[in-house]
Amino acid sequence: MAKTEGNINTWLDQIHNKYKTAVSVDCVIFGYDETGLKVLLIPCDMPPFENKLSLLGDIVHPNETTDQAAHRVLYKRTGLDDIYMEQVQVFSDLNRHPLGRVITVSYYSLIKINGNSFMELKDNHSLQWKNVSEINELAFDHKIIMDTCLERLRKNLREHPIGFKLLPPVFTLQQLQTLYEMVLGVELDKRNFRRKLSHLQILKPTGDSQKDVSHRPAKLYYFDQMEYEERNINGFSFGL
Amino acid sequence: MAKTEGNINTWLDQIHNKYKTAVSVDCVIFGYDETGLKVLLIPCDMPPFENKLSLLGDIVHPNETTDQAAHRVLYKRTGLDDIYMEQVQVFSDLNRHPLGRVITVSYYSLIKINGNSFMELKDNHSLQWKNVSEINELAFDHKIIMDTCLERLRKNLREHPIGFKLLPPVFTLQQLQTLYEMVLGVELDKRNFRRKLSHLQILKPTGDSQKDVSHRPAKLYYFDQMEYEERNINGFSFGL
DNA sequence: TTGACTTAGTGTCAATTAAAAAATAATTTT
DNA sequence: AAAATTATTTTTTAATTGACACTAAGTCAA
Repeated sequence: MAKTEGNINTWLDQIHNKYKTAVSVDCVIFGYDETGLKVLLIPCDMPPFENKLSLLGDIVHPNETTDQAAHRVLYKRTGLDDIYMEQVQVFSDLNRHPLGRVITVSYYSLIKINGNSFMELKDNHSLQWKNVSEINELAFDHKIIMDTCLERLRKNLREHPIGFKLLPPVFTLQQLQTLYEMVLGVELDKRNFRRKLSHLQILKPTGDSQKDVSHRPAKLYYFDQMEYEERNINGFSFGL
Repeated sequence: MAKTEGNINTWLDQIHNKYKTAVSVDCVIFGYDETGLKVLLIPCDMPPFENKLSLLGDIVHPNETTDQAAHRVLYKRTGLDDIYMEQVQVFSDLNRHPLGRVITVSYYSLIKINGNSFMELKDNHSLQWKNVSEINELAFDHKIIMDTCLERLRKNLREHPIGFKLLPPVFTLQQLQTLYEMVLGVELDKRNFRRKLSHLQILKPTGDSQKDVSHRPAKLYYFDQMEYEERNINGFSFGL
């Protein structure tokens, strides 16, 4: 890919020698269950953060984009691909990494905790889900990265139909509302929430209902991605 | 800043040698006048882009963050600091740079074309403002970078009071409306535009009016940043 | 099987906000 | 002083949002 004339390679070598910089990705992997929003973390083994947890990340390889690196990290740890992922922000403070200059690109992704068996399948004994509200500190600047990604997630949740990516393929309206309330930290009016959703026309009933609940079962819905894209909706708002 | 134990430096050296990657910043510097939205460009002297224009950018130095690098680039070229700037996105395609692996962090910034004499002050004979609508191709992947930044600018223009940063400190309501119409590519109703703005209460009249116009002079306003922040408005919307 | 319990699901009205549209006032030029 | 140009204000109407309470459906246990 690079021109291989001597003086040009020299220029690039000069850059590399003079501006020694490593580039990494860090993934804020959000999951959700009825107890709240969670992030997938791993114990850090690098001094001085031996007792801290850290986000999942890695150095960006020479033959991949940062997006590919982020997907690689996610796949290696969870066995999941085809996952929603969004680049958020670069963090490049000079002292953010104890070993030297490491510039990191942060991503967040949304995965369904229930219905995925990756916790068993992969070499993941050290991975753990931690409730967002219980995370007070992390290794490196990962707490700041997580908070930044959480803010971005909240903003996107208000404007785009991504909440479904944290739920099973089929869900009840109550589950969806609870997700919004938990992630955004607000209370929503049940009737207004349903009116807004039915007006958007992006949810389709499956025809089935909940089973094995000791009360009136709720109808099940799924998100119709195709119809959403056809109708060319440029985002929406859940109005706080 | 880095721990200086031998084996640790070895690790970092390995990274540097194995994953040789340069990091740069590219700035999409937006300016505005009555003919439309413009971007500040410079001729590219690197093969195979000798006849193309490119964005302003540079390698990130070892002793600065990417934000600082972007501000440095802007200051060096225009003599301006204290400029609104926003990080947008990382571009890391493998073939984006002909000399090898260069990952770039893109920024956009908003400056006032009129009332700044930087074009005279600095070594800027080769810099040129180019109308956004007339830019069909640029060196490297800079066209894609510009388009991405333009989309981000438009989104922010709808949600935050940043339009003023493209206008002189004092301006008429008509000027402001025209700016919105030109940047967003929409027509706005004059009466509704004014009502919306007056309801936001972020513009203050200077008491003065236009001079040297051959018709009724319009009143001049300025944006009251202090009051905006005090009133703690979390963005607004110009509703398309 | 009936009654108590639990969660699902539904509609109206008031208030606010957004949209559309027309007339008047200020200033310069002729 | 009359005409032309542009600035500014107000009213009416439609759409959206927010507040609010009861009935329906199904389970479980007596």
